[in-house]
Amino acid sequence: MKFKEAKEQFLQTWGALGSQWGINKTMAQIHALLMISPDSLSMEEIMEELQISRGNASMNLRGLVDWGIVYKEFKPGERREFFKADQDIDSLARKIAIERSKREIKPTLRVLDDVRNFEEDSSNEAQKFKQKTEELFDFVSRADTM
Amino acid sequence: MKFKEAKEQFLQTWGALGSQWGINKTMAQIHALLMISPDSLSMEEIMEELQISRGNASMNLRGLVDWGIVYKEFKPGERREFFKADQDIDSLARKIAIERSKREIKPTLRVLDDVRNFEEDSSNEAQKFKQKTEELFDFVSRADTM
DNA sequence: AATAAATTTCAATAATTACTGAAAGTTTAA
DNA sequence: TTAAACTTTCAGTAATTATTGAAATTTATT
Repeated sequence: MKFKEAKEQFLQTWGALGSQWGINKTMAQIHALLMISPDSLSMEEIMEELQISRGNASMNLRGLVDWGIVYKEFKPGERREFFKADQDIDSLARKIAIERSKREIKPTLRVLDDVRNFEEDSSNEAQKFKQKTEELFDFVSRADTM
Repeated sequence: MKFKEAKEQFLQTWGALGSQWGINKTMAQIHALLMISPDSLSMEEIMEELQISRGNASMNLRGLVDWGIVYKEFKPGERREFFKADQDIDSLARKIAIERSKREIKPTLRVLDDVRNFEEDSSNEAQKFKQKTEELFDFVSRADTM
């Protein structure tokens, strides 16, 4: 396999994996592209490489910067912005975990905590509900702190 | 909060969480419903409770059975099938992890292993690509065995 | 302050994904 | 073997999510 081909397949696969994990394809691909690029890239270069529109590139780059896993870089004498990805994969994973926790797990925990304290009700169904939501709360808490 | 209300919100929230993790909303809701039900439920009951069509119920139940986290149950003297969810949350988590590994991580690893062995090429870009895909391969492998 | 370069926004549209409902298929029982 | 009870399938449709592209905005330069 030639380099260009390998790179193509890598970007493709990484994008698909992203979709399955709730990250949109383009965002995953941009991130992948930045990871394997020796130099930071301009928006123009990213658009060109992934064949996407300016608006798409702009929005997804913003998303990545919000996640804190891609940085803007300013080059002296250059007007436009360049982007580079966090290079350390472990730190990347840590950031993603923390951010997902903040955005998804924490709110879910709040709801679980909320619903498990519903007005007592002696029905079998309500008992079971209480038990399960409590188990889930504990499980999700544990998983979250990991 | 009343029980009915709490239950409603729980099903809603769990469904939303599912979407963010690549599981479709209905599938997550059916699973949640079965988890908190003291008795196994018929398709009819599930349709009624979640207000979904027969086809939708059928397909998503099949999905859950394929994932190995919901079982069909046959009751003596009953013609229709009943469904019940795996009750142990830790075992549930384990099964999901194993299944996702099989379906998503393993294929990705195969691709990563594939692309990192592209025909050597001395360019800076190719060198970096090789390095990163190797790091990723190692990282994903480690994450997978966890 | 006018122009140029780059970026962002967002309404319109495209692409993807999920859902419905009715027809076809299966199973059980009489 | 017929029929009733139930389940599955799948074409059509609806809902959601992603993408485009051009106008508006911002930022830098002369």
